[in-house]
Amino acid sequence: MTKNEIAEVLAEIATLMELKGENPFKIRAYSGGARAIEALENEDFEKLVAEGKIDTLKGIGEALASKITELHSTGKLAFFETLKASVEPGLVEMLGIPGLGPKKIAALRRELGVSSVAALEAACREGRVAGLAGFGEKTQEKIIAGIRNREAYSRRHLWWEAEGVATPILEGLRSLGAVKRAEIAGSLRRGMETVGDLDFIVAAGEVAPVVDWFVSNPGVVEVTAKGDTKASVRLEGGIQADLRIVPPEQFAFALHHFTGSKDHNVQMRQRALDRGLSLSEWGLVPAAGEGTAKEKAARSEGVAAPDEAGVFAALGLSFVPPELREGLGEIEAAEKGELPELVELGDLRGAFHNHTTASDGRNTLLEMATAAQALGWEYLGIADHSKSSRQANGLTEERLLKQVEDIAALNASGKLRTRLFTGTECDILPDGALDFDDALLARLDYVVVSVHSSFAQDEETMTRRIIRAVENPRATMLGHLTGRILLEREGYRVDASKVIDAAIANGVVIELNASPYRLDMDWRHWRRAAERGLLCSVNPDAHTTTGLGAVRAGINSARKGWLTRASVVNTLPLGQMQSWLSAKRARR
DNA sequence: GCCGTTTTCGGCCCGACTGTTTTCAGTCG
Repeated sequence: MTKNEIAEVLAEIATLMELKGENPFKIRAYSGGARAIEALENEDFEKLVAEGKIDTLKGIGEALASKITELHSTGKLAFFETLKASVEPGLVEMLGIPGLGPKKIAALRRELGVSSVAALEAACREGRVAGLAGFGEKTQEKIIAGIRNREAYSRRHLWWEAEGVATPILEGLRSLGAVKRAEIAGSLRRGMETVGDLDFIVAAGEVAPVVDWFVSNPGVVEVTAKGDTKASVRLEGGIQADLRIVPPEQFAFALHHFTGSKDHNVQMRQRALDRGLSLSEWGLVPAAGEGTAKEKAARSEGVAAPDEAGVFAALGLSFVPPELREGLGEIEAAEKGELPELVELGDLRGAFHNHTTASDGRNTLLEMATAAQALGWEYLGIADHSKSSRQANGLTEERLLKQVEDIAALNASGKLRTRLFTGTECDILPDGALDFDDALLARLDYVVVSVHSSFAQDEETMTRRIIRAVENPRATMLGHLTGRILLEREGYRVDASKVIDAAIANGVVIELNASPYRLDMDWRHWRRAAERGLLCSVNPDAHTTTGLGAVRAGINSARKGWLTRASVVNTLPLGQMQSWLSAKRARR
């Protein structure tokens, strides 16, 4: 069994144990173990297991180590099979209904014999749920609504779309007289590729007018909570938005807390406790003494922090950018002052992998070039599809040669300050050969190689296929490593770590496809890959002029992958970029 | 089940909101 499959089993064990009412800390140990191995690179995991050292990993002890080893070598785990057989699958499904947790589900099973979502819905409609101890009319109604809305509401949302919804709300909040500061927190602020809900943090003197504005916003379809410090609403499209209001002196703590991630917060709190302090959204206060953190903060017993940098500083840390707050070593790095200087949007000098009307783009060569110039880019690479991608109107040899001439003419015309590079997004054929011959590819400034067909190949075949393309001397960079479409389709099966090795060995760049629907190669691979010498190109895969702006999403992922300017080739100024491309061409 | 420059036992992050209660359990993030 692979690393990720094993992690899924551990996570499922945690869920099943939750439903059985096991010790919560034991449950946490399993889900923590799942996260611990998920965060490992494949080959590191394999190495640790092979050497019998998986228990040296923080969060993995004797018991988990033996279970992981058993799963890895046999693909089975008796403990898991027994556990799974003892819990009805319908109960697991019921966990997805808002307001239902393990205790309530256990009561429903025990008192009403309900063991599926369908049976639960029927019991609600017959009014049997409202009569149970600890349940009531409202709970019953909430369960019915939850079942009805499960599909639409459980869905995550693309970062890009969530940000589009959040920005006007944030601006609206900031325009209110009572609001002193307002920020968006949560996974959106961390730049995650998908976002579950929106978290707004507001510092305000007066609460009521802010809450009232928030819940009566035009996009609100349902108010799910409304209290003295928070409100929750459902917006059109199913996205949930939470508003938290805090006094100005607690703003930095609340912003940090609700930015997360959960893992990051747990580690920060532990670090605070090690120093005799307690960290929460209310402040950083002495762990000992009378009263709650809120009361201590109100008595000004805690540390004052005007901004998040102050929160980190109080714990002996340099400021950790939100994108890095995933509990993946950022706190240790911040302690040693070894956080990377992350690449920024403004560092980009241009981009490769862009389409025009020649293949499946919506804008012409000149329109794309003009748009790049408006962005202040020094260069723009054109990479239309190759002939095998008929569905995308891929270019034949003749049409590509014509485009090369057009680009040369446009560069020579003096109309543009932005330099155009000639390229192609050349299909990697099912056997790993490229879609154009050597002589043609040699005439281009660069070549992006991508998979667009035979997605169903098994992992070994696909990996061999992509590596063969990467080893082709004509390849400059590899397009979208897995071909995934976020929230729609899984990527094709490929061993990322082997492809990364091949790319490094052959001096081939891997793109970070910045399309908000792709963000591929995934940020989780980048840190280690870059440390080993892999270069990245943040490419918008633009099919329209506005599509060039997708690099903003790509930069989020690059930052989450700990990338610095030095690892991203398209931060090079034009002159150096030209030299770099020429040197690559000379070698191929 | 994990973990340990006070520890191999006794802890394990913290608080708000809702709905059901009449002081709090369960859920959520």
